[in-house]
Amino acid sequence: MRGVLTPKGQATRGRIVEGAAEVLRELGVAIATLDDIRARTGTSKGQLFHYFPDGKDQLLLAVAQYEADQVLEDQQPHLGHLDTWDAWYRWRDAVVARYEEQGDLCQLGSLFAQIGRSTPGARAIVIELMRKWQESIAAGVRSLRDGGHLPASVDVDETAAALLAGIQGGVGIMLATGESTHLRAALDWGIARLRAADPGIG
Amino acid sequence: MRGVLTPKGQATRGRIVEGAAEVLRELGVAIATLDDIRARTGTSKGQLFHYFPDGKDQLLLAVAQYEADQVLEDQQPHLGHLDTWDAWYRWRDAVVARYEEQGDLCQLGSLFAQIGRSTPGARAIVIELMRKWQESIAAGVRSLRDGGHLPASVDVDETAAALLAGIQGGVGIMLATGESTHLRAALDWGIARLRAADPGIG
DNA sequence: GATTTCCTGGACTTGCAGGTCCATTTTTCC
DNA sequence: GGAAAAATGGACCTGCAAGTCCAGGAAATC
Repeated sequence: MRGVLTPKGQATRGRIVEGAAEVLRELGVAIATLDDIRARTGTSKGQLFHYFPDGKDQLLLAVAQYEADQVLEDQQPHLGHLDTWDAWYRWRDAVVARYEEQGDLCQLGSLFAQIGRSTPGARAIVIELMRKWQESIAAGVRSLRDGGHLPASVDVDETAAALLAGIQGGVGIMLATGESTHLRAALDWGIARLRAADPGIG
Repeated sequence: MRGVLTPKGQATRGRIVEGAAEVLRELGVAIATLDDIRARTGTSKGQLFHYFPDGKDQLLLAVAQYEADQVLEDQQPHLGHLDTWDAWYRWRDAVVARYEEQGDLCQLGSLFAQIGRSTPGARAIVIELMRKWQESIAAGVRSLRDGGHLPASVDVDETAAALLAGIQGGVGIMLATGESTHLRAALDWGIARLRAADPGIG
């Protein structure tokens, strides 16, 4: 871990992170132990601490980063091309599908709750995720506006922030209740209200 | 605990719940121990298990219920009288103020993450909170509609669900980032977009 | 092919948080 | 005022999960 990783080392490290992500999703951060992760990934205590010398927190952080990247990836290519209303609906469907499939398994939320506000690393990961996510949505709003589908007066950043908050809340409520009603409502209502400002529509 | 609590017992039990809520807010559920709670509330291990025989989970559940009640209380009287646009803005201010004051201390979210989906009790508390909250918002939308401030075509439940999701997400993002931008955006944008449908306005 | 670095396995230690127990004190209620 | 029930204090136990350590097996590098 001090020098560079050999290909074999990289593979093992990757296996640990991915396996840990699975275990954490299934058991929850509060319950999952290093031994669960060790068992799932077919590794040993020695390896765990070889690749993550700072222990569990460091591993959780790596998993958090992995999951954060996944969140955005799973929304592509839709999130990157929000330039027509149809594209927005396709994106909406992708988001809903992704989280419905995931079920009530919270990765980032509870992961963050565990690593906590104490560590600056965890916070940085979430902030960065939110920033990228919102920027993509904002880009979508901007292209609608520039394409004449929205008036020039629309506040791009506020709109993107509000939509992102709706998604986050919808997911959160879904994790708690098991129902995706709110996630759907947030997206449908948000897009509908936005579209109501389209000068091209009556 | 088997029979009825004496006044003294009730007081102690209440002290434990409130003190536990404080400790959990300050330290986070993952870190706080029964001993922290014991120290803060000036009680003993014996008392903790006297009033909560099923141990930590039962105590956490009681705290969750306490916090859930608090959430709605702190929004009153505004949440109960959302019949004019001005009333909506006052409510918006109350919500933002409440959560800004609370800072990045998540009670319910991480509390729920700890007790987890395993226990049906925790889930029930959150579901009930969401139900009540949304019903209050829906009542507000309904009175706007009945007062002629919104067209009859407005979907009351979807609107309420979307607004609630926005708040939840805004709070969640605030807990992670420390910024209330998204909470404000969700409320401001939501109310503004709703108001844009007011036939009494241009 | 030798040496050095990396990788792997798993036995072991350790600290601590949840939980138990019971003796003592205080309240209740007749 | 005395017995029964409730409340309290704190010493003690126990299990477990994080973290340590080192010895032996693979890979790279020359």
